[in-house]
Amino acid sequence: MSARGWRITPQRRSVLRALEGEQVHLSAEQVLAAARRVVPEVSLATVYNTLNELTEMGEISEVRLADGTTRYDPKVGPDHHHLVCEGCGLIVDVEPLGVEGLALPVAQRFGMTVETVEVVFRGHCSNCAEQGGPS
Amino acid sequence: MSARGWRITPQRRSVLRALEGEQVHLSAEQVLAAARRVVPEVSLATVYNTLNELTEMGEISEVRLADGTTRYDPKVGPDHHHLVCEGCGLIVDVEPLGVEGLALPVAQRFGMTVETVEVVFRGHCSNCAEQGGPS
DNA sequence: GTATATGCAAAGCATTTGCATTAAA
DNA sequence: TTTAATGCAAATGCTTTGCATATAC
Repeated sequence: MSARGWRITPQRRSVLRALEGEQVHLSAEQVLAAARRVVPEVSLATVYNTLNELTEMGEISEVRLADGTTRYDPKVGPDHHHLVCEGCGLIVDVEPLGVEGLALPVAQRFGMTVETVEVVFRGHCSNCAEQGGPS
Repeated sequence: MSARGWRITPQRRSVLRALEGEQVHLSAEQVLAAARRVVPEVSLATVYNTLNELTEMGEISEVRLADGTTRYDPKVGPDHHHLVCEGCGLIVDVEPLGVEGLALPVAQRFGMTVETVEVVFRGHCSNCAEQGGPS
């Protein structure tokens, strides 16, 4: 990350800090809010730019929600898994059991290579479960 | 689907036909193109409206891609799984082995309910694997 | 000192919506 | 005939970009 040519600026540091150690994954707006608590003059454009750069550098990963928005995940390993609230879009990292047992038979691969596996559990958080219920 | 109050129009029929039996999942533009082969005057707005209605009716489901666009899947069961090409966004339905063995320990649920499980395999189709390679 | 990052505002896209018109039932 | 669906074009919301200024190295 501290590769030659990548300047470390207060803005970028604040974006990095906003993600660091987050179990819950943030939206760009949430990252902006968190970053501004430390560096008030950060702009949304810089947040997006930085987030994209970090993604390309492999430091974080993007998760698209059903509503078309994006969450940013301070990920590490290549295969990691999520629990998503259908109500509010909350995302948390989880480690399910039985992932090693997953396999995709060659006959099901349509000539494609398979590089990663991801498991997504969907449900509702305690907040969203109470209200709406099964809409 | 032929529920009272839902009018069957040529436009809607053409959208339905565009999805039917597709192993590969289409984008809204692709659905529009396919629908227009049958009913040339279909509009993009109607395609989107119909696609959303079908989704609400549970006839199809939406899949969001990493580039923020959506694909429409003439799905059936609640838990179904995908193989996605990172290069071109191609999506196909698959039936992996070992899905029944997946479990999310209560300690990992953060108080959330778990309603569905989805497995996503990512890789590259033969087309995208040749060129670019590991970019 | 120089190349790169920033912030702003404008531009881009995919998707949605308002409304007058058309058509299914 | 009546109510709902259509198409158009304008609006929306998230994300990206162009450019002049500021700044890390």
